[in-house]
Amino acid sequence: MVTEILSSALSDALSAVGVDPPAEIQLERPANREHGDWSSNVALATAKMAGKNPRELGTALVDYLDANRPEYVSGISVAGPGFVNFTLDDSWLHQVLVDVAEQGADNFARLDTGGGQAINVEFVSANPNKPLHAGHARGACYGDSVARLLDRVGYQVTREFYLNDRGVQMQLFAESLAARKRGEEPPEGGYQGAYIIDWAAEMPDDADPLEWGYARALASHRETLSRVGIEFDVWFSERSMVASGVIDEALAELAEKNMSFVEDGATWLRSTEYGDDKDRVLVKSDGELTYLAPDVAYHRDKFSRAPKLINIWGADHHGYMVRMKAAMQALGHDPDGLEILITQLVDLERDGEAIRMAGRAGDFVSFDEIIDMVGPDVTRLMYLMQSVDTRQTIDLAAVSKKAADNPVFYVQYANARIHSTIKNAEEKGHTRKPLAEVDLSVLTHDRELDLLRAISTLPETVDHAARERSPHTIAAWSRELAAAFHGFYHDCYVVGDGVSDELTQGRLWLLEATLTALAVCFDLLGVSAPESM
RNA sequence: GCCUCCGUAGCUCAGUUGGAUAGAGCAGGGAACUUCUAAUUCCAAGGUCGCAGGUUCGAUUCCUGCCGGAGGCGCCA
Repeated sequence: MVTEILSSALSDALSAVGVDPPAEIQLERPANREHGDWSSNVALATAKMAGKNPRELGTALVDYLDANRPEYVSGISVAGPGFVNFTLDDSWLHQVLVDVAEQGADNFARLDTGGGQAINVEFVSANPNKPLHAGHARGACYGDSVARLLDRVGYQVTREFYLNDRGVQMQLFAESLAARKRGEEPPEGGYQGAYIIDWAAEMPDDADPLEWGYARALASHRETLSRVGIEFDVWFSERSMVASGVIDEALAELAEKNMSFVEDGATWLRSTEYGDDKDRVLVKSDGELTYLAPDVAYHRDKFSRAPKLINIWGADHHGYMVRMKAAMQALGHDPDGLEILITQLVDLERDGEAIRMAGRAGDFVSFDEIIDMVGPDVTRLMYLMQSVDTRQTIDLAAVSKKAADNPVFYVQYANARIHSTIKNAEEKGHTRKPLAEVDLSVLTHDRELDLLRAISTLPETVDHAARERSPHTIAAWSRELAAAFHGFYHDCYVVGDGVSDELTQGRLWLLEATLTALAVCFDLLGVSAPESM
């Protein structure tokens, strides 16, 4: 990697001018291309400690590096307050193409920052008594892409869905189903949604409404998620913890560690010990568990299976972060081992008009309806285009239009164009030769170099996206790559008048590398790579 | 009152451990198809990065305080 060559050269240069090199030398890509291909701020960062003027230190480094040119470097200069700027020969980009071609989609931009550590990503975890709705969709698409990113950077990822399959809400669900089956209205506080009527009609007469309904809801969840390419490794049942006794174990452990106490007939978690503003009830005075007790037992169980847990919660649950972390600390776990990621709400609109998500009970837009409307790829991409830290507004009418103002098609269109170009080349007798027989130095057009430059940034982009848990970075990057490709496509014919065989070969390999980079993005985002549109 | 997130171009949003002249898409203005998909490309225009301090060689980025918006604060789940 060229960055390794440059940082090692800078390190040598620092030593040569009598400055201790820092442990890590920062290299960045200047925003302005006139500042070169790579830039380092080491002179600014170390000058103070070394008691030198940053600009003079930078100049000394440049003098040394000029006399000891690192590979690929064609120019070195000091700029501004003391930046050291490197200009590279185009051959470094040709080498990028070779690397990408050799690594392929499986290995290009695959990192090992995770080092094989097990990580558990729990998301969606919707109650198994209603179909998934639009509000679950953001967390579902986000969680799955975060899992894909973590997998790509070397973690051993488990995708997990927690099932709240016991308690009052399941009882009410069963009673609502049974009532609809008899042609009656659901009971007070029951489920009013139209789906209850549909499901009741499907339910056999002799079925146990709770068990049948539970299975029905679970099947619905699996099917919906599967439509957008989301599969879970573990479906963890809350009920199973009652049967196995782990809830009692967790409660006993808290009591033993004096992290719980009994007052007013209820059992309380001492969450204030770890920053909560009040203690929280685990067992109510009537002996029933609150939601918290099974949740604590559940996270305790997850920690026994993986050292690192990620939970993806909707914004309406952020208030529970503190108490859950408190409970894990009370049990002796590292609070940083549990990472809770919050997704902000999504507003749906149609032609600028708001679609109410929480009107009367059961009145909602289902996840399935969205997939029906815009298809699985657009569904995933529209949720992943934007940071989950911001409240998102999605206009279903605008997003379902297959028109120029829909950014979702832009990237897939690049993929389709590449395939059609390759097909056209083959029809005209140009098949790609082995890379070793192709002279990549013919790739000198600005569009070609820009495209390669874009491709070269994918590994660092994946690294950043994985660290920040931000798949939207990948979505944004894929758009930039597509833009670089469309520019190339516009100005550079792969086959045609005035294009030599050598140039056709080089460009065919450039297309291949672009496809590889796109494939990595599509995989991380969980969308398909269409060969024609 | 406390907690979380947000405030960047007319609109929707990016902005990588703090870095040089803050970027894209859309909308609006002007161009480009005898050859691989015009779902494209190119040019111009568009900014008090909510406000005020602080830290720093350097702040959209970090810290504090305000202002504005959204959501959450149960012996409900």
